[in-house]
Amino acid sequence: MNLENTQVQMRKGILEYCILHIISRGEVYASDMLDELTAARMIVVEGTLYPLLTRLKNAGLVEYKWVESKSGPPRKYYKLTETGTQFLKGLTDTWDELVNSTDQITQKSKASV
Amino acid sequence: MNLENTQVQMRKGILEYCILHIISRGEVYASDMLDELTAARMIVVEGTLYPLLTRLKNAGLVEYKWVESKSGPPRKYYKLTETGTQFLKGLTDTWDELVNSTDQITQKSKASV
DNA sequence: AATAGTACTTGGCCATACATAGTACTTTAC
DNA sequence: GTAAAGTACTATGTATGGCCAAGTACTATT
Repeated sequence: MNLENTQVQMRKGILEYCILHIISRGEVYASDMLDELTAARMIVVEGTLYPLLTRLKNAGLVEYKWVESKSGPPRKYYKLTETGTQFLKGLTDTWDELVNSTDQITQKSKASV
Repeated sequence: MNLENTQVQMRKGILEYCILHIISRGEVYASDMLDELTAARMIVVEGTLYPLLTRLKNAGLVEYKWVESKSGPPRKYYKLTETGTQFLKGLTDTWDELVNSTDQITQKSKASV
């Protein structure tokens, strides 16, 4: 059990939430998402993003269309489905509650210093 | 892939952070922790907490002493080790960064509405 | 035709949250 | 003194997602 490991565990589920949010703002393909995530200092590697997108697709939360590129192979442009939009709402609630609970627990500690 | 499942994933690693925080505030045993977590609306079951405490112990982040109880079997009272204190600091940074990054990503969406 | 760059795919590994069942000790009731 | 109930801790097995690493496929350049 090391710090790096726990950091990885902390990301679970949160990445999915962030990706759905990014897709909810308009049609994007994988490299766009990576750029946005990187800009927010949330580093994600391809081996994480692509399987995640496949899962979201298989779950019916997102759909994509192929768009040809001028510089390279065609790209998958993603957008949310209606199911995905509902799912994102549920996740938003969950995330907010989780942050609230964590704040409540950790601020007690700070207050006692 | 359903909402409940993703909610479970989101908790991963965060629970560890919360538990370490609770222990950092003074010596407690498992039921104390469950009470505090429940009060913060973070529901945890025994089957999650006890193995987690065992992992923390094996990793040298916490230590415990047996204390006899007036009503039931003896209890393990936990406290942080020096390693655990350092680890908690690292986790705190990680958590803060994760929340910041997530806020940055999700607020963009809200701002565009 | 060969090389480089971009985009997406796949298989395997690992750690955690959880469900479930079980062990061990103490007190109370008869 | 034995049975029952309550408290505290232990052990086993399952499922999932993040990540590594290697691979496929298409386009543009040389």
